[in-house]
Amino acid sequence: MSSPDQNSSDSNVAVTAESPGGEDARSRILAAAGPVFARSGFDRATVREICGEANVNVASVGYYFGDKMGLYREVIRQVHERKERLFPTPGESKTDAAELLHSVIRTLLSRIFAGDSSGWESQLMMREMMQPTAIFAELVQESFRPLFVRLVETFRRLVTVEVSEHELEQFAFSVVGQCVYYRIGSGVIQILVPEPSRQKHYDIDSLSRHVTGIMLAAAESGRGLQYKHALRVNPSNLTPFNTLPE
Amino acid sequence: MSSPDQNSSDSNVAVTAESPGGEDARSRILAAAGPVFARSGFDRATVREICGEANVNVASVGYYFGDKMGLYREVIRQVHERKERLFPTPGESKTDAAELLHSVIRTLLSRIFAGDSSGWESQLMMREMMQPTAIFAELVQESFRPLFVRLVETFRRLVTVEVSEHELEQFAFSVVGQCVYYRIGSGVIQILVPEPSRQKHYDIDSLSRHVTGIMLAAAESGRGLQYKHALRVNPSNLTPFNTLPE
DNA sequence: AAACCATTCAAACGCCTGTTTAAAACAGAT
DNA sequence: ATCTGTTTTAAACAGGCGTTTGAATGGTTT
Repeated sequence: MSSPDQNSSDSNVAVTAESPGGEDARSRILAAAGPVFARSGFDRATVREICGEANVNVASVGYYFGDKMGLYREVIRQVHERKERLFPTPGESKTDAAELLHSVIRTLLSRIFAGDSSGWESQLMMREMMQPTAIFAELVQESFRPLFVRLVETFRRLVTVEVSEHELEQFAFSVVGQCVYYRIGSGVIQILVPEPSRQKHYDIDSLSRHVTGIMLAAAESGRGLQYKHALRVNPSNLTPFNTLPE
Repeated sequence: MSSPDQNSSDSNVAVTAESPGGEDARSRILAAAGPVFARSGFDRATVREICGEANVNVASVGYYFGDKMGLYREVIRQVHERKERLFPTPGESKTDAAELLHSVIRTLLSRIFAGDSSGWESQLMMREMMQPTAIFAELVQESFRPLFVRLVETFRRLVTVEVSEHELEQFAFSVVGQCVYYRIGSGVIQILVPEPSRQKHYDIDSLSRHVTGIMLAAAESGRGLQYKHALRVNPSNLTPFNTLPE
């Protein structure tokens, strides 16, 4: 018995009709694993539940992916691939910078919210963000950075007064933060704003226009960095977060 | 043997000097549990690790808190209490609405970043946000709502043109989102912006001025909601998030 | 038919978990 | 010293976990 253990799109394996659920065992495991990992997190998820949902024996995950972590890596890889294909990072071809900004924000929100109605795909990404596993750094470089630099470039074109690089980056983070929060904080929002209003005003279209409007106003006014005021600051608490908790 | 099981600030128990670490066993467990829960999450955290760090027997958590979840509830309760005491929600006494906004944002960022240098307290809150346990709803009502309504009220005073209620709420979420992201996404930021710049520009003071500036510009310009443009929208993806993943 | 190989399967292994138990240690009052 | 109630302890319990094993299956090739 030899384990394939690596992904191979086309091999010599005959694709015969499988018992229940169609597809081969490997694909069924992969499909079942995503939602489970997203719902329960890597630790709380059990290979028994995944295999049960995929109608395969528990030993199959060891056979096809080496171990539980191998399966997890493959799930993350596949999600990133699908997101990039469905919502590619907008090129800088657009002449109107404002329109480009809107397009980027819309792409970001789409990546965050689109997919299976349960939203397991971005739920998974958010988890990676908060509790980085070994593949986190790689994920950031390949998935987050391109959209981030596109945001920075867009703000460079938008801003009227002269600003330094770190200010442009903070503008970009302000965009990302707002968008991400509508997923992360969806539980909070559900409690804080009642149903009818939430149903009406919290779709991708409304939100992207809202965020775009805010950032355009900030960029054009040259504010966002110049707010200084006579303020009684809370002493201490000037510590930057140069160290990650873990 | 009767278990106390509930918190009682002053009881008949004599406070004698304890073996190692000072304080009584209950306090030592509580102190050790916070960082462990924050670092590992409720599930991954083990009572054996907590008790080991607190130098108490594993049975003690059952004795003092009923079970692991009882200990967790008490930890959360204590964190919320401490935050509210150290950084109380600003009253609306301030005459200048802009200054009030800055004050609220500063409070929010302080609550998020202050505390133990490891930042375990807000790490715990972020976890609760993403993976709500039974005490989540209670936490939102008592801890998040007051600051949220203060934000909405502030924007109501700030905004120049007439806006509807849901737009004010979205302004508030934009603030919260930006602030929260600097904690949630700190791992991403560490990778995307190199050390010297991060050390200089990502402290509470800089960030609060940055966020305040953006939101002031947006509120005063009346933008944030009026950005409409000839745009090729990505069809579909108009689904609001009326259902939480779990 | 026989040999080969990839795949599936039920069962077991070893480990770690939260929780419970009953006895021991302790402190203070009688 | 004795009793009383609280706290601490080591050990065990029952269950779930990821992973491994070795045999059974089934199709393909020799």
